Amino acid sequence: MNEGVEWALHSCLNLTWVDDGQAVTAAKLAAFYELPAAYLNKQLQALARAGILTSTSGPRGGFRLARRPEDITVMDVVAAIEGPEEAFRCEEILRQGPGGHEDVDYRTTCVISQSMRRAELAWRRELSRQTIADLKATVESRFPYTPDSTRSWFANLRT
Amino acid sequence: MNEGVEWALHSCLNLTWVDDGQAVTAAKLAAFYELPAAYLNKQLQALARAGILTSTSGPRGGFRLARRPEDITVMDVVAAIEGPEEAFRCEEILRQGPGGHEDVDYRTTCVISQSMRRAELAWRRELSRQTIADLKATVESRFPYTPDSTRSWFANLRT
DNA sequence: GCCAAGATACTCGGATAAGATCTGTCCGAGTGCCGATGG
DNA sequence: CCATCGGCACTCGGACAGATCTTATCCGAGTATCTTGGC
Repeated sequence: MNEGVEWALHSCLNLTWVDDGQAVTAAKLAAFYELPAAYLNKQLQALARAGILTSTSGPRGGFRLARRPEDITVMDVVAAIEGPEEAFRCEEILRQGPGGHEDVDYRTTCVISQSMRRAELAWRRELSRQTIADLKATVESRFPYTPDSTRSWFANLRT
Repeated sequence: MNEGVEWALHSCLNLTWVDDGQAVTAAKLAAFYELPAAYLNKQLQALARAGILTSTSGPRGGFRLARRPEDITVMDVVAAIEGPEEAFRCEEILRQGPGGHEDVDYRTTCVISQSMRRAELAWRRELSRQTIADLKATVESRFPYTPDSTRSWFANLRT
């Protein structure tokens, strides 16, 4: 799984703590965790394409959340970075085997494909259950100072 | 996810249908689905290292199941091919952030890491629930002729 | 003092390399089988 | 006829390339801001 998933999730969470309507540049989001700025920018572009963030060019530009945190699931972010296709992609090798038919959809009939798909659905369901707002609430209950310290860090950025 | 996972699962299933004590060569298992023999061999080696198969060199050699199908879970096969480490590997970028501590294990405290881990556990649990014997039973109930036709295919291999 | 036009600095966005992993291939080491050979 | 020994064909196992994806970097297009000049 892409490293960018972790970066994207943390960046989305950080974006929930900046002042509303305030865009944050990829450079600032990257500096927060000392990440390569240009590469993080690439990941944020993917989030923008997926409709999770909105991007603004020019001075005072940057990224901000496109929807409310309650409406962004962890699955949305993962899918935006990793792509929509499943991790296990059934190549339907049964078709090449003896007795394989050309017109059968082995993605649905093959027992192995079904088993893998069932597991992946459980994974997706678990990721869809949690929203960015849930993560935010959990962090705030455990570390109450985080919102203020994060906001102020992005407000007066050092270096 | 590796293509080899699909190959390995199908091969394990096929091995449940050959006569007991009969070793099957990688070449035969590959020919069944028209797969590249040498590469499938590589995957089967991984299964052997994981203790799922036993391998025998020389004439009349090949691979056979090391344990009963009831004792081989789908997760075992996936882990043997993909490796034991998790798909989402938390790099603990919180440590690089402001307020990050050197001696904190963010793999367990970070909310994002927890969320991803929970989803992955659901995936693993689902894969561990199913054994090769379960797959075998399902196939046999849906396609009763499969065991015989598969066994005979491996017995008198054409081409 | 106010407005407008131009220059400017800033930011995203995509095009472009470097590295790592997956996919595929090849040949050598080891092993059991088969036949020849001698008793 | 039987046992033994040597050659041999077969199979796995790991070493060796090619392809694809991930990671990282750089520069150009567009834009809001600021400056400067004119009225």
